[in-house]
Amino acid sequence: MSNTSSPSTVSMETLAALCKRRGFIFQSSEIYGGINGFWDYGPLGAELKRNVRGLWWREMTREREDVVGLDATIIMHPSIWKASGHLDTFADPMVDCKSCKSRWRADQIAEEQGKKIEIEITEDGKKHYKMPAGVKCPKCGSANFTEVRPFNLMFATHVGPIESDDNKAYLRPETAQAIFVQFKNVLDTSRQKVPFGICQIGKAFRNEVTPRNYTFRSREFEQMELQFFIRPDEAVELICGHVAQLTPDTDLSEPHADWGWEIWHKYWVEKRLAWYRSIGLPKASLVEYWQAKDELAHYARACVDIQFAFPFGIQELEGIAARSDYDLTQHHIHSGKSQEVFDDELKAAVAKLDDAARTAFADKVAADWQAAGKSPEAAHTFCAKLFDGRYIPHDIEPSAGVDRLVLALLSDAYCEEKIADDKGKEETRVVMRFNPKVAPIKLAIFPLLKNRPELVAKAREIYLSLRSRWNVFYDESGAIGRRYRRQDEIGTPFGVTVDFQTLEDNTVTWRDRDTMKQERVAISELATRLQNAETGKQ
RNA sequence: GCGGGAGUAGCUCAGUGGUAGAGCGUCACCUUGCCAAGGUGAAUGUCGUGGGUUCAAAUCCCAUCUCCCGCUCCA
Repeated sequence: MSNTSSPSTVSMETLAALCKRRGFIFQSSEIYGGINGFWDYGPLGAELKRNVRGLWWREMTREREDVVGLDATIIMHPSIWKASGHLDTFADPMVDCKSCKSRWRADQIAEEQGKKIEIEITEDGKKHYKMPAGVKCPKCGSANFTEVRPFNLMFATHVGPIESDDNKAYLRPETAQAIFVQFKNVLDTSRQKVPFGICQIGKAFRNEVTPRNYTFRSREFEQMELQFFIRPDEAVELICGHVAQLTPDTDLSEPHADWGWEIWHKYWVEKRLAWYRSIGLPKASLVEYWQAKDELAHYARACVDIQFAFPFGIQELEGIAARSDYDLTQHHIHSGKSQEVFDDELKAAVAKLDDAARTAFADKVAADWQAAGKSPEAAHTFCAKLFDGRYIPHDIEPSAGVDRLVLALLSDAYCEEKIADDKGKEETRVVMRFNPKVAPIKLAIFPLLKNRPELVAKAREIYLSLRSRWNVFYDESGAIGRRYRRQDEIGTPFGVTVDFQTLEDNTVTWRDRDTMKQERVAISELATRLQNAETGKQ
């Protein structure tokens, strides 16, 4: 991963200090010395994070007819992790070179040197790895390794009162599998049909070797993800007679029936990028990174990382993977429960073909599959199912880290300005330039002076009239300028001040966080202004 | 987990064996007619934690936890 420095000037230390000082983020269990890789969100952080989740949920399901939500458990049947491959691939055997102190994946360096790592399974089912003789450290050439130790990234626990291997369970290392294993239930109950998606927001856990970069890599984190299920390209071809080709001119604004996985994937990449921009992340700080073929997971056809220029480097916010039918197929096989769907349109399209056309189609698919290194027999089985109107859907997965996005919003928002006061003395103004949509507090309401009961009463009245709809904040302590600055530092986009003129004509001064400009606004107009700020109209 | 650096008030830090400090912030009261004004007062630390050396430890020694940088991994 690149270490390109971000255009942002804020250091992680400065940002973390502000987050703690103002109550965005605290270290978990701090009074007991903290616990590595776990973070708590304070009052403002909790609001910020809720806003992010809310905006995502609204965009991904409420405002779409083809996506529904799910809220699944963190602990699930352990067989799920066997089927998904996490039990095997999440336990990396690691060694350290005692000579040069470098660390390696034992299986990888053994394989590179033409050897195979020895695995011994003990009676209690535990795996013991042994480095074969003759393997040398790729860095210094020494063969002086520590013992091979497995690092399983899944947190394990036991279900029920007795701890034994029979009731071992895991905290989910990703939310995706929960969606796959409920795919059929959702399909049967939601009156959706392919193509459609299931989205979920929830916690996931990884026992990371080294949590790092503030909240960026945590052991407990939250994901927002969509699994969008589509027809296999072969089914699209049978129904539409062709599969649309992705070109630079392809209109991605509305889905079309002739889209194959490639256009659907591109569609979601564009959708997600547009969403990040809509919540205030500038286009320039977002990077669309297309993984090279050799970086892809074995089941993935394509994967795009949406990256953000963090102060510590350009790092991933979201991955959008075309996962083929891999996951549902795994569960189809391991659970013994069919994950196939029946597609009326497909069945109707196939009914119009004669036997010769079907044979020709199946032969073409077999040839394509063979060219891609898959067996032609499997292709014929697949086509026989297709002709019956059945297939296992393919999947496009846009999967984002909530905590990472919150960190991106915080680091993007942070801004220090040099401004001169009326005496010409220069001072620094710290401003969190959150987009109003995500800002923890939308509006601060101040009486100009707190020792004038009539001003206080009016300001309280405005506060009480708005707070059921927006997170607004009332503050009467300190000089007015000081109160403005306090709000700047927590990113409140607007402030209104009740002064003596308010008592005469029901107007207040409306102060903009970014420009510091003030204008006279009727109290009756405040709700409209807040609503416009939230919908992006200004 | 390994190597390097660091932990003192909410924050930034001073304090190198002899009674725990500063600035900012926070809170209260006064003051204040629009951008961190001023005044008075207050709260907040068993100096990361545990042990040891010493008449005496924030300071020296050991262990441990946490944070930062690198290896590894990823949403």
